[in-house]
Amino acid sequence: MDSLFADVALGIPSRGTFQYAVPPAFAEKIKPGCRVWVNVRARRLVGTVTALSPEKVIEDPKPIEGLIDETPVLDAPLLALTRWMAEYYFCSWGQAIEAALPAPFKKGKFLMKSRAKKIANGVESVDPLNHPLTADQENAFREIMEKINKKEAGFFLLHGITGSGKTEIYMQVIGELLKAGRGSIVLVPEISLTPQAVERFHSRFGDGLAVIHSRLSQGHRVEEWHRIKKGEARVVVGARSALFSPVQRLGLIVIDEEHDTSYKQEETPRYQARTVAAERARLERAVLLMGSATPSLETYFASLHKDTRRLFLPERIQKRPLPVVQVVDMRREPAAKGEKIFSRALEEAVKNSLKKKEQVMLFLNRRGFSTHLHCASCGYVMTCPNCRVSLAYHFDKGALYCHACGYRTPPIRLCPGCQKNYLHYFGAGTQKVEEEARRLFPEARLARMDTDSTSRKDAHETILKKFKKREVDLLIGTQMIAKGHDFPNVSLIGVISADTALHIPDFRAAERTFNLLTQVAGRAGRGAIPGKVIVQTHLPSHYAIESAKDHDYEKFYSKEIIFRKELGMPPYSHLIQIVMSGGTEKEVVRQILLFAKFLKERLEKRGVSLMGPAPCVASKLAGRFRWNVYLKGNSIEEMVPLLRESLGEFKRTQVALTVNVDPQ
DNA sequence: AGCACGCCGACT
DNA sequence: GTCGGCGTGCTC
Repeated sequence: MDSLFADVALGIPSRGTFQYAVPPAFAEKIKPGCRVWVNVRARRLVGTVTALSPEKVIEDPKPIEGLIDETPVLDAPLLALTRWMAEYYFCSWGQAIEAALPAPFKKGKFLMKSRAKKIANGVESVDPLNHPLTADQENAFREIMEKINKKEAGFFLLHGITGSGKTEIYMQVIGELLKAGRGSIVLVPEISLTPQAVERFHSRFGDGLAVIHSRLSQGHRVEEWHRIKKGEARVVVGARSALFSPVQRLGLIVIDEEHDTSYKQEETPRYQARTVAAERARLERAVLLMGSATPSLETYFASLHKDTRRLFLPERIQKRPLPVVQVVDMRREPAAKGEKIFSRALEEAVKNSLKKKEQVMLFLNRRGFSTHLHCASCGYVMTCPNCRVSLAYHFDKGALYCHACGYRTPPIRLCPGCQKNYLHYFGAGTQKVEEEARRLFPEARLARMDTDSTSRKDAHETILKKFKKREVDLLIGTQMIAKGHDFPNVSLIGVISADTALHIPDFRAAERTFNLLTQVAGRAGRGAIPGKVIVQTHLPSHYAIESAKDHDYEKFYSKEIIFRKELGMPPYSHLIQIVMSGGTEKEVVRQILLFAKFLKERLEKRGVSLMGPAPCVASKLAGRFRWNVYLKGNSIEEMVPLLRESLGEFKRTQVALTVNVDPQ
């Protein structure tokens, strides 16, 4: 009998596949995409067959110990997609595969039996009601369908403010695809995957819908996976990882709120669902439809200069008015002993709402790394002369650092902007805001929600339910209270300080601030009561704040893109962040300096520039010191092979190294 | 990742 | 003497 060998991808960081011998007993059934048991050193691991060949490439391959699946768990496009991910995101193929399958699959559970496929052709929308579209919706719908009917890959940005009817377009396109026996995937940010949101899809698609959310047990996850694989469910709604659902005859991938940061996975493989979805769409000739009121700079840029088509929904359904945003200049508030938390305008407005028995939400950013120096008189903040990023003060070193390029400077005391005040730290935590609110509004029933105080998800749900039932008048929290829920009795939303978001030490700080304010404003005026938003800031004329106030995305984009261009930052470039961490800072610094020098010599002549080294934003985490260096280049595909080569030659000891492609 | 191998300090 | 500490390297 002819011998057969299998390339097997393993979920270990080591690159490349491993060749094993296929025992004759498995030769008939084994296929690429099937999982197998193999021995690796002294352990037994689950691997995935990526290819079969009659040729032996190593001396003495070990045999495959067991065949787990008789039918592949990954079809050809998903195998190709995970291989692409491994290349792009600098991980092993096996790690990419593990990210694409439900967790129990990597423990060798759940045998895929080859059962007679039930072709579920008759799956159609269960909701026979007519959902008329506005003229703008109709145009967008028609353009998307045109692309879908051509059966080629297509990329769309559906740009429309909250309440402009994006979801209805998604659903009608999905409905059309169902009629043709084709499937769809809808990605939403985890936090927006609320029962109401799911119900909207369920009432439309019934049992043809699979929902994948984080609260789902592993068993249910696998069950949903099988329903999708068998074609019983052709519409999938879920968070980031639902992107890898084994939908057959995939026609559409929707990424709702495409600018949302939760689409980037922060563990290996550190993929961005938007980027991977585009690749899947290419591989399966599907349409990628990204929806947002505040598109990421990358996506909007692509719609202006690349292959993404922008479809615009300029107005709200039923012409509901946009909430009025009032910006309060905190520099004009009378001086307080400590930090001034409530401006006179906000205090007044809260009292007014409470008097009318209407509800109030107060937002504040987590204090986090708010270690910038700030002037309370004129709003001046110390920023990096090279990167425009806020400098962060490191207490232990007595110096300010730029986390991007490593620029270091001693702190200045007297404000260079107004010469009359002193620079100090700013950033009130939720607790302090709560205390002050209790003092100012003693009658109000008040609840606070933040990650520290309410770590359990149930606690969050309970608070939100109480708020919805109007058992709470005033809700204080971070942006986690902003998404997904409708609170029709809320008449006032206060943003305690837009500045904390504006001064996070990150080049996307302005973009984050604009998104946050726009999203928060979108919460107001959802019911019959006209909504009002009050934003407190020391920099009222900053373009991120002005544009959010005017609900003007184009204005924001046109300003922000100039800075990105000047500094050569995304979308004009791609970044790769390299983090080194270790138990002693001296050693980490010594080695990252060596590595940066090594990289510089080899990469700069090949069009890749370096930023740093610099301490990471989280410069000490779990007892380990962390420093990072950034590579900046035209494309990831060009940079990755160069980095791989350099990493292979650079010998490091006592420090761990991680690579983050397209960091967020 | 995780496990074996290897090369330096305090123990019966 | 050698038990075991972690640091380094490799896995078909």
